Amino acid sequence: MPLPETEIPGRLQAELMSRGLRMTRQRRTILSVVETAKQHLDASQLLRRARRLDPQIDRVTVYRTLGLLKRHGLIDELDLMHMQGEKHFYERRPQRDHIHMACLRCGKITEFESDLFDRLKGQIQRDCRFHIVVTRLEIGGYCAQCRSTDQAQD
Amino acid sequence: MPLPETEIPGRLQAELMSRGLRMTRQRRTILSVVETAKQHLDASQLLRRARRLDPQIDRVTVYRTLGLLKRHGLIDELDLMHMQGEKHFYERRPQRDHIHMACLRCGKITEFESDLFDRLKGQIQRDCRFHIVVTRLEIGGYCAQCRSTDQAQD
DNA sequence: TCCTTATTGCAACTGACTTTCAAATTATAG
DNA sequence: CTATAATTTGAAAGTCAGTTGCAATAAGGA
Repeated sequence: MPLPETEIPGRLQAELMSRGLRMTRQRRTILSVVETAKQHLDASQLLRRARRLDPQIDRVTVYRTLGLLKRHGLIDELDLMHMQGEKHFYERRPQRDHIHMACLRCGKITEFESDLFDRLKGQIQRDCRFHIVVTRLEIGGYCAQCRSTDQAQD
Repeated sequence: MPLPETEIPGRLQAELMSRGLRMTRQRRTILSVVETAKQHLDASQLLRRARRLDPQIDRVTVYRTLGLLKRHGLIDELDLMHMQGEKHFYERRPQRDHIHMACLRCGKITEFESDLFDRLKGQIQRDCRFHIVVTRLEIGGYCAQCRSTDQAQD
């Protein structure tokens, strides 16, 4: 009879376990934060949320877990045009790549999928004989809302 | 009768002067390094080269000049997939945007222009009503050469 | 040339991330 | 249910890239 689990194992956890990695209490906590995040979080935000679930977690463990997920291609690292310092943001790798648009005025991040983007990647793989592992398309500019409420923009 | 100039004023210098910025010896030196660079240079490489022309230049001045050029849209800042730490690389803004491909094995950076990329940007401006100021498309993967000489790749 | 303002250089600082290493924990073998 | 071997963790110190404060200096117009 199965014991009640403190955490419902998510896809990230299942992925890591299937690759033979040890599942510690800290890892489970950090993975659950990454899984349930509704926006792009940076390392310190992830740490704060993980600590709400397990106050003992250290930030090195967060960095190490993020590195692990990155190496296994399970999360993507974003710069979001470095609008708030040099920190990085993370999101679970989606099935289909998308573009991140960052509004230089209000800071809003918009995601956009496009067939043209998929075709562009195909062209690169073919024409350059380049095997794509990870892509990052970030665009800085002014969103529709800021364009209509502000005159002074580039 | 014009005095002999130590530096032939380049396009970056002309641009900054036309915008009413003061042209100092240090700026002229840094601009000339940026203008004549044949590869993507980071701040410390730029400093080293600038110091060969003027040993007194401080690294803060390099950072401030890069910030100035960035704000004026005269150079683009690249991450090149953060393959060598978190530093940034710089290049003069080209007339036509291009893609940077970074080989995760040999580190080679390849540039690629594409009509599909131009069309993708047009689509974003139209469909998202987003006014594009700067784009950064970086791709990590394996170049043609590394694909044929190495079996162990992602 | 003088004068105002922008720019520089130094030193100290910051923030994000990494390394080191002993102690704790995990998965596995018995 | 141990014992064991290997992985993972946390705490502290360190690194690296870039920034800030401020007094001294230099640019460019009057």
